[in-house]
Amino acid sequence: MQVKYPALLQSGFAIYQQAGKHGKLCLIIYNLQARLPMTPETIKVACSNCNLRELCMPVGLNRDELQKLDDVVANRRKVAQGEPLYRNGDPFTSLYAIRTGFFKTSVSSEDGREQVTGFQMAGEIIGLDGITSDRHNCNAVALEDAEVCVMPFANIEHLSREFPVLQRHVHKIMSREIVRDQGVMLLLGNMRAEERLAAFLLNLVQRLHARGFSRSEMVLRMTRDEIGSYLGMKLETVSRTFSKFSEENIIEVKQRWVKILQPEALKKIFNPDSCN
Amino acid sequence: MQVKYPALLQSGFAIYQQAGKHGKLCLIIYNLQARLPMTPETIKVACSNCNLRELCMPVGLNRDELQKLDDVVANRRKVAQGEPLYRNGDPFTSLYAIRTGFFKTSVSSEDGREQVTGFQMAGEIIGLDGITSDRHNCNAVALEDAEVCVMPFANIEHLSREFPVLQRHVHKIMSREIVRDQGVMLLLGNMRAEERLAAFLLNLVQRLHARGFSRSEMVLRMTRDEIGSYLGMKLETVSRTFSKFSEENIIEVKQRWVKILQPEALKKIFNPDSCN
DNA sequence: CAGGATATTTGACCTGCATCAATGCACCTG
DNA sequence: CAGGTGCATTGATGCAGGTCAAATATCCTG
Repeated sequence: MQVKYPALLQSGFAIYQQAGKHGKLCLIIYNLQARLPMTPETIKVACSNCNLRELCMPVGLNRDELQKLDDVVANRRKVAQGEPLYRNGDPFTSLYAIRTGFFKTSVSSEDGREQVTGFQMAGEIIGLDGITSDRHNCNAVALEDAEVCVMPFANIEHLSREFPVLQRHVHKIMSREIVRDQGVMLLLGNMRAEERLAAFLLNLVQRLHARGFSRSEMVLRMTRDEIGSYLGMKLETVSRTFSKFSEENIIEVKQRWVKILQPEALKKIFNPDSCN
Repeated sequence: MQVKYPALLQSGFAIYQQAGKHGKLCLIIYNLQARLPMTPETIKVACSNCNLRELCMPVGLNRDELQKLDDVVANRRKVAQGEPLYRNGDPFTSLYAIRTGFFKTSVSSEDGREQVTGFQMAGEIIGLDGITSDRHNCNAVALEDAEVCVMPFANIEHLSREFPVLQRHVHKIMSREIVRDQGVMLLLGNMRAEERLAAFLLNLVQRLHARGFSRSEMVLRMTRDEIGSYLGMKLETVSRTFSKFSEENIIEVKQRWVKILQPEALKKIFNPDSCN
């Protein structure tokens, strides 16, 4: 068996050349991470060969477990920019793991005021809000063209009865969301505009960095209005606060593009005690 | 078999007189709800004969399931007023079902600002914040003498692998907390002081009413400061807003005692469209 | 590439709530 | 029951951020 395209190895895949039936040569794509050859099925939709796996799935699974885990994902779904993945009131059937793209989730009061409850990126799980009432309790809208893995919740519950490690993982994801939401409550209830925006920028760039992007530069996927809605302030205040940070040489801003020049200064604004 | 104390029936229990061993007469306490006679064990700590069961446990279980469910509760724990049930950073081992009393949960920023994230009463489950990191991520403090059922999370996970209905229930409870938190985010991000307080009072009295208390009167268990921390406003503003509602004859207030005179007016403040 | 729609920035002004301060009320304890 | 302590109320004043408005910048589409 001969390895073709050695340069591909660092991506986690290898392509072997092998004699197939009838003496023909054929290529086998081999997933190094999962230690599995890839069949048409695993190529179609498979966690076992997904490079985001560490972000949305439990770690430390063996081959068999990994292969079974592929069953939680029913299929993939593309969502165009501006389109909802689900809306408040939609029947709940599945959780979604974001493969590519960027989402916002929001709730709104009866009289139409919108509160953005979060921004989600690749590897994050959305849809947890729907479990209580079998209907979604918020809206999830793609801020750029996106693709998600559809994970029917019935599958998740079924498999997590079989795999304690998956069960624990699901619980952790939900608990993490609760803790995150309570952090936002702290932000909204106690912090001033500058502190909120500093926290927001630090959080965003940290999550992007964990996905292999720069730790200082980013292109925001959301409008000033959406940032403001998330942080409980008006879009003008968001813009002014950006400008203020910029004047102080803490960041550089040009519309949606933001570069953090002094991360320490941002941390100090967010938490004055952190630098002692 | 002869029913003694018929007046007791409406409480959900019956006491029968029966001939026991050696010809002696003995009394059997019978739980009508669970359709189980009560053994010394079930009297000690048992969900099957707990009148809060509908609040914290799944409904529609049969006898056997109910009896097994009793195993999730390891023991009970009393918490005196002002004492923490757990603190931020404590190792996470268990969820707690509140039997009696009243709690607040809070997170705080490094520089000491506190955000109350919720108030919890009988039948509600606390501790979910600890699952992500195996350490608690907030503080839970009793606002009055309280008693909780300690449910080791290992027991819960073990049993919910066996009982899909329990598994689903746990998921729903966590999802409900996520949805609740997002509602608070809406409150904090978009509402004005009067709207926040109106929403707070309506929510509180509704939950108390679901537990058999008045739908219009209540005694607040928390200080103005704690209400303010929860609602993202200063205690003076809380007090002023109470006074304003009182002047408008929407409520009657005397310190911690509150009577809602015009629930419709409160609903209208909270949501101006709700009365059309 | 014109022209319109949408997003962002900036300025001027205003208001809801915070802040500071004093007083009042309820409850506890010696 | 006097005096202390913690909590609640109320008043006076200030300011962070909201509101309104106008100018730019960017993007989309025919």
